[in-house]
Amino acid sequence: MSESTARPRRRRSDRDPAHDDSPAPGRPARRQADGERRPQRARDPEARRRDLAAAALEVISESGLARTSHRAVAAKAGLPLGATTYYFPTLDDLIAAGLQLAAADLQSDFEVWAERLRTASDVPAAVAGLIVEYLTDRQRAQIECELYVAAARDPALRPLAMAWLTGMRDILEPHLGRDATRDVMALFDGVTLQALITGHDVDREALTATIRRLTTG
Amino acid sequence: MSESTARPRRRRSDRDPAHDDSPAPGRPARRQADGERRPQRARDPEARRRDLAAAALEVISESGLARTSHRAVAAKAGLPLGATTYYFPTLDDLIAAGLQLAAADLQSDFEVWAERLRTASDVPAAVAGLIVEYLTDRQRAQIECELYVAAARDPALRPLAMAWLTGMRDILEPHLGRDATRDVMALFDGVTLQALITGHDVDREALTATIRRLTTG
DNA sequence: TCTCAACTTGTACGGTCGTACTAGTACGAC
DNA sequence: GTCGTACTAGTACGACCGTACAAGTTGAGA
Repeated sequence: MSESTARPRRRRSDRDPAHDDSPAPGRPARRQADGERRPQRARDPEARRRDLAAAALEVISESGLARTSHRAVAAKAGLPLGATTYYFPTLDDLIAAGLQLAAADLQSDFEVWAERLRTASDVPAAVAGLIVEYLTDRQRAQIECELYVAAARDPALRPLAMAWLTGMRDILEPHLGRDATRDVMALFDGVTLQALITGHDVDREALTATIRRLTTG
Repeated sequence: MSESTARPRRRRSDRDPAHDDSPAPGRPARRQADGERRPQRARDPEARRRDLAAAALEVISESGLARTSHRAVAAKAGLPLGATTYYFPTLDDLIAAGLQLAAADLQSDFEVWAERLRTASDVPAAVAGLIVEYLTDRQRAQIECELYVAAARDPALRPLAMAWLTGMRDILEPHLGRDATRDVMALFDGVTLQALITGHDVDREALTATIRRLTTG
């Protein structure tokens, strides 16, 4: 991820071999005036990594990609600022971790969807149902859209956005065929976008009818 | 516009009656060390307002809403920073001005589109043609999408986004009817989004066929 | 028990930001 | 002319940012 969305951003210095253990000379970091240092938590690198990624995702969904910062994520996770840069050398890494988490969520959704379609007697109605359900979680839909738009500007985000798209395609194509899948996916994205802007719910029956039109060549 | 996209933002102080002419006490602004003050341009408030809005739009389309700042706009317009805040009290105002300009552009496009559809023998083909043409200017499409997503988060941007949508609807509805218009618009937005992500061009024939399916109930 | 690297925490630097403000200038009203 | 003010230009403040780093702590291995 070279520059995820839109933020002044400096690159980590070049020498950086992973985490640069060498003490290296520099100005001294003064101790707190006389305040107490918070007692140190038990070590648990895996959990911290997970917590930070989860907090990043929360911040992204609440405030948007562009407002996501180390400090916001650290605060959300209840961890010190330094923890974010220790585990995720750059902000882009942190954001990517959050988005990966979202992608994983979606992936598990996809499995449910695939199963639902396999057993559906009326495929267009089933697809419409999935879309309507998907749209009940606006914040998730918002993240997806934001990722899309950001990906259009930042090539580094494109693989992630494409994963979204191809995952969807792989589910629909066996049931709808290539062309209808393309059309239904575009419809899906458009409906999502409009639902986000207008705040209206989608009409399940109308959507079913539309999808049926697209799928019966 | 309360918080257009995603940026830490303070509000202009409350007293502010438009532009606050009272000199008001405060620290002195020191003169330049000994550098020369740039010769002052001729007065032309209208032109400056226009230039700033145009520069804002340029910055938005090049860098995205989130990276748009007073300084970037001022630099793009070749004007001092102070000019931006003189004419647009807050950054949100400046961004809004840029987007209004884009909206005006779109409006004039809409008129052309309406005319094209009035004289079209094959409406679905004509609509597909308009969409394909619209997508040749990726940067414009990008702005539209960015506005959409930002509007989903920021209510203040919603009217502008809605203007986009209703303008489109007013053009299509006389030819397609209410339901097909809804569907074609969703398809339009979805196709736009996907074109931006994938970078692929849309297939005009396929799009025509799809729209035809949506419009022949 | 001691060692030491991995980990935790707090702070610092240099930057950009929005916005407030001072100071200088052009130009219409008189 | 001269005056007043709308406009132009430049700078300052305080905030937040990404990132670098030092110092404290833990716990596994010798």
